[in-house]
Amino acid sequence: MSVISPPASADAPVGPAFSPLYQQIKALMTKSLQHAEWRPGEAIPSEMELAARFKVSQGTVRKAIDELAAENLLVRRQGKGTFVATHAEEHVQFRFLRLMPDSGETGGMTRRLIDCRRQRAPAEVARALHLRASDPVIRVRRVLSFRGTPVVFDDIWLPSALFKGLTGERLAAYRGPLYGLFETEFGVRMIRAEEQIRAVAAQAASAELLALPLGAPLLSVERLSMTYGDKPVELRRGLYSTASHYYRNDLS
Amino acid sequence: MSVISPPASADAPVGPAFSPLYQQIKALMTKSLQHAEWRPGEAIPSEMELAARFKVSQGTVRKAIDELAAENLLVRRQGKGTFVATHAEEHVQFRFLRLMPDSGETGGMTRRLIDCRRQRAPAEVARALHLRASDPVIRVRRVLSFRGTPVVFDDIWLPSALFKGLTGERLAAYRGPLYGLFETEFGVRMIRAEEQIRAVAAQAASAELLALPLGAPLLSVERLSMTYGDKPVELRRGLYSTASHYYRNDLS
DNA sequence: GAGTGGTCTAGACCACTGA
DNA sequence: CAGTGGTCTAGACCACTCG
Repeated sequence: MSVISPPASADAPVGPAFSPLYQQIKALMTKSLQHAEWRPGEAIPSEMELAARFKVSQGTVRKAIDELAAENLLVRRQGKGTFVATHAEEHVQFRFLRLMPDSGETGGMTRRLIDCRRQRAPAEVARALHLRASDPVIRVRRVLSFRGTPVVFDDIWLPSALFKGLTGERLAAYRGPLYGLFETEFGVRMIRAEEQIRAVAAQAASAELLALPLGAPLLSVERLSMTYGDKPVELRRGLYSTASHYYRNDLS
Repeated sequence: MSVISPPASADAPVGPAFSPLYQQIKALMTKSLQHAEWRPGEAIPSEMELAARFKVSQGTVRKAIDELAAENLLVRRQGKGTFVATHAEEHVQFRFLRLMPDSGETGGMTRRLIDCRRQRAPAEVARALHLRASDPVIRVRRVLSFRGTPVVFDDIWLPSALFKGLTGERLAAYRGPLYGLFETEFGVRMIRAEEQIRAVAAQAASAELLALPLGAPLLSVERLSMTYGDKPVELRRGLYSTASHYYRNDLS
């Protein structure tokens, strides 16, 4: 493969208009992921095969895979192959939910579904999810408990168009991380997310669900999750009780 | 250079005992950084020079530099060279202080020093900083304001041994990020940090300093900062008012 | 042992910077 | 223009996994 030349447009000769080969390979591979040619959990072709397919050296394919692995889209396993990352296995609760118990003891998180209903998107939700105002959305509310004491109250908004057939029954029945269900049942894979964190006082509803006094300080975590192409596909507002847990963040 | 063989110890033959060449180069380069052979802001030797020094190919040096750059210890600039990262320049307020105004308008952060005193480390502080209980520490308190309204109340603990001669006057006089001063005046460079975030209610002192009512919800951000070798060198407890700001975090 | 990813080399050429 | 980092190649060999 040779580097694609910049478009021979006559009157717009500007722009960077140079992208290294491995970036082009990376883009092609991203498409294969996006179009589900390679599915979560499966192995992608070996580096040699890909090099042959793209008519490129192994080193160039490697560099493309390196970046995709750094973005958590692929996982390399020496001696076995390169695999499409999946939320279905990774019992790593702490990639997206960064709440840690003070005690350090992990595990023991249980879920309780409050409700799951269809409604029209409020203006703010529509804007965040790039929908038209009052487009149909699914709203899920639930409580996460750690060893019996409620810790998180989640209020989740999903575009109905992407999650057709999602019901409270299916949510209640599913074991494992929510993003695993989205991935296996609806083909929607969460790639990255942005969170905005604030401190707020518990209102009547949240205080009751979290078994806290009115006005107790809570962490408000607003998360916008994106799939391929930075397309927003979930808006979530979590209220975290930090009486015996903390939100952990590593700066580097 | 050849790969260092595992130690020929007779009775302890175990362990992974294999580290690729570029990792060994990386370790050597880290020492050069740590021992200030290469100083913040300066250029390190070119890849070719380093390859010659270490008797290794350019590609191997590159891979070592790649990792150091990914860890924000080095900064590559095509056509110019590779430079030691520095806090003194980077007016990137948002690598460590991840507070964003709702309005999106950046800049305009002003500092007010409350006090700077020497005292003995409380047990909790000593533990976090790997000091002996009641070792001498410097305690700095300050308020950050955005366009006139106070937003952050910081309570900072530093080991006296590392920051000899740090006074309120020098703090008040210094322009630029605190970590820039630590780096240029004391040779202590912050590499990474861990934060524990909680929601708390404003107490008398913090309420007054942040001009908020008693009991107002605040973000409590406890940060432990590390220098080379993951050695903790700063413990900081910040109280953030999130009335018109939010703590931003990217998950990926 | 065959197949995978991981390391290392040597050399060519390209893109960018600054004198 | 010379010097820097950035890309790409072709080939050799190593470490790991699994049948």
